[in-house]
Amino acid sequence: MPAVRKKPATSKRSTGTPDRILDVAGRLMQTRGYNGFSYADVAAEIGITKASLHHHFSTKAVLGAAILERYARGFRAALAAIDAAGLGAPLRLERYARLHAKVLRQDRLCLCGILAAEYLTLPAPMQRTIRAFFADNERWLARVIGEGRSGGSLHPQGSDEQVALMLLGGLEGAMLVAWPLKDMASFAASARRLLASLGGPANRRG
Amino acid sequence: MPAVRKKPATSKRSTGTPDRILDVAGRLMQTRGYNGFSYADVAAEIGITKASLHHHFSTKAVLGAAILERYARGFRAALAAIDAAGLGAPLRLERYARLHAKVLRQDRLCLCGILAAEYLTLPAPMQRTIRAFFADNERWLARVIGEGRSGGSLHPQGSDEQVALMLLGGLEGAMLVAWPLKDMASFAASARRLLASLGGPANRRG
DNA sequence: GTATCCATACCTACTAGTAGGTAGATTCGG
DNA sequence: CCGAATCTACCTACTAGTAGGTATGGATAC
Repeated sequence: MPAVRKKPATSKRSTGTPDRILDVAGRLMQTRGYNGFSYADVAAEIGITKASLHHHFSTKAVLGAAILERYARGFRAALAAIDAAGLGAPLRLERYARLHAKVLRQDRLCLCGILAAEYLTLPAPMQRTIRAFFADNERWLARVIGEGRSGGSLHPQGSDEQVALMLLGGLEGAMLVAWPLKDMASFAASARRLLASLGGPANRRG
Repeated sequence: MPAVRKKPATSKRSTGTPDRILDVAGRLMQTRGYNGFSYADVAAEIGITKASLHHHFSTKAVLGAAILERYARGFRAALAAIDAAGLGAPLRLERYARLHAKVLRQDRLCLCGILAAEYLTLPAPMQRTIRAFFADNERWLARVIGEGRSGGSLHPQGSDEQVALMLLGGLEGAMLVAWPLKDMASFAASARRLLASLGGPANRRG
């Protein structure tokens, strides 16, 4: 049961612990996957014991779900922020691609991408969140593509949904292929090619 | 006398064991990842003990490397077969995409795709093989794209290497996104969109 | 004010189970 | 007989998770 955090001043070392756990374990999940880190890893890095970790997150499944939901929430917020900026469709898609680029630049993979690879081994709640993340992204992309198409700023082939799927998969895959070599340039090039294939105004060559 | 490998003359039940191990463990690696299966899993499914497994593949790293190398070898052979068919660039790329579709239709992920997600946790030899697999695919794709471009059957934007990278990442990512829902149709649609973006003869937009 | 009470956060020390891996005996085909 | 293939029986290290205790910092009762 979540207490109403009203501890502003004194003990700063204890109040921040759940967030520190989410940060550290989240980074490990984005670099090594759910099956690639242990409670012992997290505890050692933070400087508490495994038992204390269990005090804040009763099981690994609970911790994993918390990290994943926080990530998905942050991504949805980023999409809302893009929408709120009042840009045209091509620029919104470019910002979308930049969201992924930012993750890779931090030496991380998209959390939902790396977890999709481990999908069959994950607890059911995490599986559901991953599917919802992809579905949300597809919907958002399809909407932006549709707006660009009807507004004349994009001229893609295929349905909005098909193009959205290609874009989502294309960016996730570009991260995955760039990951072993930490090759930011290859990701950026792929992202640019994908966006250019939508027939936006800045990319009509010849 | 070829001391390298003895021939499967008669007793098929014992000589077949290493291959059965590679088949079973390979399927597990393509569905659950390297960290998602154990020697116990493989032994139980085959019906031998863990100790017998170690007799054939001394360590899990050795087994993993053997599976990965066999997979990469098979993929290279498939690329050679595509080349040997004497097709034009667009049809060769379509066959390439179908290689990936076939894997997904077997309810598996591209081995190198799933392992790329686990990259940081893998033994160094496997890491090297994964990088080589991607590099091989990029080279092959870039060559085919270059041939299509100079032959006039493809009109892609961007350099051959950039387009190759987009295609490779796009297909790997399309598999990854389709994986949780086992959604063959979404993979097929993404693959078609990706190929269409190369400006092949059947896809020239006005 | 101070004594009690309670919740939070942390600890030490443990459990059962599983991971990969090994030693040595046995089985069995050629 | 030889040797590959397999077994039983084990090991050590590590996994997630638990039991039970300690220190601290408010609240509240007297």
